[in-house]
Parts: sequence; structure tokens; C-alpha cells
Amino acid sequence: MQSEKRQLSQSEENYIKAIYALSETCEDTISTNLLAERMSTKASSVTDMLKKLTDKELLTYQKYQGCALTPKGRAIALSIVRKHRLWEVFLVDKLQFGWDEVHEIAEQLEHIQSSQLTNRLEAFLGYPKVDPHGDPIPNDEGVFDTPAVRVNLASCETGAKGIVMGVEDGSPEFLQYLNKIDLKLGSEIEILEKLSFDGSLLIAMEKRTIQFSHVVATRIFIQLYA
Amino acid sequence: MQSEKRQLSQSEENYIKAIYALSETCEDTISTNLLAERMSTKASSVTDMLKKLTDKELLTYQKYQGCALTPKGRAIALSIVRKHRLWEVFLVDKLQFGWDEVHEIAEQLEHIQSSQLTNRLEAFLGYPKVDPHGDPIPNDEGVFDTPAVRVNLASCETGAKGIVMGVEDGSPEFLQYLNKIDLKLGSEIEILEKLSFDGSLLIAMEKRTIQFSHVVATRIFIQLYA
DNA sequence: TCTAAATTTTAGACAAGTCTAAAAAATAGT
DNA sequence: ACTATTTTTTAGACTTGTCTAAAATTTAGA
Repeated sequence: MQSEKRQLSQSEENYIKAIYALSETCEDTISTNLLAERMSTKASSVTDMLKKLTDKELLTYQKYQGCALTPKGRAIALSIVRKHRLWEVFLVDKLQFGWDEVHEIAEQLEHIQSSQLTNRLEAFLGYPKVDPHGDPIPNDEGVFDTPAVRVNLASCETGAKGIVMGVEDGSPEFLQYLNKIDLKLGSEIEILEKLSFDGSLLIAMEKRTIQFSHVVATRIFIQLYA
Repeated sequence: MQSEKRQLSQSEENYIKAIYALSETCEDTISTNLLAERMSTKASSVTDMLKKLTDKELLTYQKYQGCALTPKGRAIALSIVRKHRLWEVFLVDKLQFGWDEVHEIAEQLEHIQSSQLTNRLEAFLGYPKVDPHGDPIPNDEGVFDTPAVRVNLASCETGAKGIVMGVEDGSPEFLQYLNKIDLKLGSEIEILEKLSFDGSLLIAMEKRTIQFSHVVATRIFIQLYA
């Protein structure tokens, strides 16, 4: 993964990372406007950057047709994701930060350039497979361990029962809410009832009953019992 | 110390740090050319930056008269030095890097913005007082623990005997040389002879005899036995 | 002290990354 | 299929941090 030919600016890295993230969740070709919104910038700025990254062969881009990462671009994105998630593990496991406090700091640390550092950090942390939110950590070659099958809580049926394996990162408020209701990775939950008119869920968790809005449910992932 | 009003660019931070370092070793007003050489840049670029940092009240500067840090600028310099040295301890103590390998990585890590991170890192490391090269680590208020009195080896007389308390950081080659001769912080050394014609020293260290050039001697600091 | 040399600043240019406003292309509604 | 709307790109400008070349100031030597 140490394909550190010409090193990228933080801005370039952030674009690469955002394109990767959008490719994972949305279609495989990313529109300029979508990317502009994700980057909190203007479409014209995005167009400029897409040209530059195309020149560097990190993505394919055709006017008016959106963009997609090349294998080289994807490899860089994965190395940034890897660093981000490893640093999050460090912050939570070693420095006792809460899972709601680490995203912003990891956004800075993910740009530190040293594959040796990343690999030693990984070893120091005991080769974790997931970050504090349950997101998988790719290895130095950009490969994910075959992960447990995780399903979105919102897509489960009444009676579904399983273990919380992941929660969405990026919103401290959401994670603080999870702290308040004492939901953690590993919590056992069961869907008691789905309320069809607003999409909310009645959940049993560790002998308590909680109601989740649809929005909350879409941000939680569980592994169903066999 | 968390005077994070408007945060500075990495470039601005690097200037502040360089001015601080030069103030410690040289006179108290730093010339444009000296700073340009230290920053590996041109005098005209330095002039521009000095104006900007003066506007931000981080240094005092008068045309043709050099510059000096204000208390505010000094506080920022100390917070960068603090971060640099704490990260160096982390890299050596926790990730098993050699003292010759950490400077460059710490140069990146020192720009991470989060006083909470710095303070937790410090606690995690057990409140170290010095970095792997023996340089003191200021506390969150920018205050150094009253350090042991360290003298430069080159300024010691024949017969002087003491413990190595510090070596100059910044040149990996020099530190690798020290590795080769097995000199560490804590090594006991004695000056057997000073050769006046070239300034070199004959040294006894742990039952061995070694010759140090004057340049090497100026980069080593010892605490003399009482 | 007066001039020559060195230092420092100014002026103007450039690259990166961003913006606004206007033009071009694509999409959708009828 | 044609126009109206939305999306995307282009053009030109601005900021930051850098450069070169030339002008201004200081320092040092005789």
C-alpha cells in the first residue's frame, strides 16, 4: 500500500476519501454536485479538483458525467480510511476518548504520512479489525477481513434479534444519544414492534424497552442470530 | 495554554517554532537571513511572513531590525514543542522507533490541533519530563520542570565525568552514529584527554575508549558528577 | 566618514485552492 | 420533440505562500 509516489495535499486526500465514501453507499459514478455538498464547497471548485486528480490518474472523469476512482485512487482512499480508523482505536482504547469525540481528531491524524507509523500503530493496538463504531479496518494492502454480515436495523422485521455490530460515525450528537441509552457495540437487541406510520421501532435491549425513530434505526447495524 | 483563538497554518506554526528555536540558542532578535536559512526559504518570503505574524501579534518586528516572539507567540511555540516531544516519546516508548527515526514523523504530528489530545497523550505516556533525546517537555502552561544542569561536552575540561543527559536532535545520521558506539541517555562518560589542535576528545565510556570530534562533542550534553 | 558590500524589503509573478457569475450541457415535462 | 429547469463547466478574481529581480537600508572597511 505504500504507493507514496508524489504525495497529495490534504485537500486532495479529502476529495479522494469523500469520493470513496460516496462510491460505497451510492452509485458507482459520483456527480459533481453530490461531491460538492459532501465537501461543503462549490461545484466549480469540485470541477477544478476533478481535473487535477484525473491528471494524476487517481480517478476517471468525463465532463458532465461524474467521476469514479481508479484502482490507484481507491488504494489511496483505503490507506486514508485505514489510518483514520486505526487512530480512532488508539484514541478510544489508549487515551480513553469516547466514540463521540474521536472523529474530528482522526480527520487530522489520517493525513500523517508514514506507512511505517501506520503499521506499527496497528501492531501496537493488537491488529484491530474494526474501529470504535464497528467500521472495518483494511490491512496494509487495502483488503478488508471478511466481516460478519451486518444488516441495517431499519431493514429488519419484527422479531429480529441480534448483536449491535456497528453504528454510523460522523455525528457526535447521535453517538452521545447512544451513550445516554447505553447502547454499545455488542449490545443485544430485539425488535418488538415496527410502527409502520412513522417507521419507528420498539426495541428490547438488555431488559429495557426503547423506541427508535426511523432515522436512528438506519444508523445502527446488527448481526442477526443464526 | 489552549489559546486557540484563530488557528495557524502549518507554515505559520513552522515559522513560530523556528524563531523560538533560534531565540533559545542565539541572540534574542532573529535576523531575516538567519530565519530564511533555517526555514530553507528565501529572505523575501520570510519578510512577508514576519509581517503577517506581526499583524497577528505573535511577534514584534521592525524593518531591517529582525524579530522576536511576543509572549503570545512564545506560548504557541511552546505548545508546538510540547506536542513534538510528547509524540517523540510515544513513537519511541510505545511504537519502538529508534531515536533517529522519530523527528520527521513528529514534525507532522506536532501540528495536530487538540489540547485534549496532547494532555491525554501526556498522561498515557506517564508525564515524561524529557523526550528521547533528553530535551525537556514543557507542561500545558508552557513551563519546564526545573531541569538537571546540563553542560555541553565540548565545554568540559579533562577529567570531567558525568552522565549523558541529552543529545542534539535533527540529524538522523548523528543519532545513528551514537547507536553504533552504543551511547545512550544515561551512559557514563569521562573526558580522558582534550586534543587542543583539533578540539577532539578522548572519552572513556563503559570501560571503552572512544574519540569524539569537536563537532560530535558539541552535540552531547552531560550532567557532571557533584 | 564615506563608500562598498551585505542584508533586507519591495514589486511583480506564479501555483494551489477557493469563490461568484455567466455560459454550456443535460434532463424532464408536456 | 422542444422548451424550461437543473446540473455542470468556464472565466475571472482572490488568498496564501512562495519565487526572482530590483530597490532600499544597514554594516563594515579604509
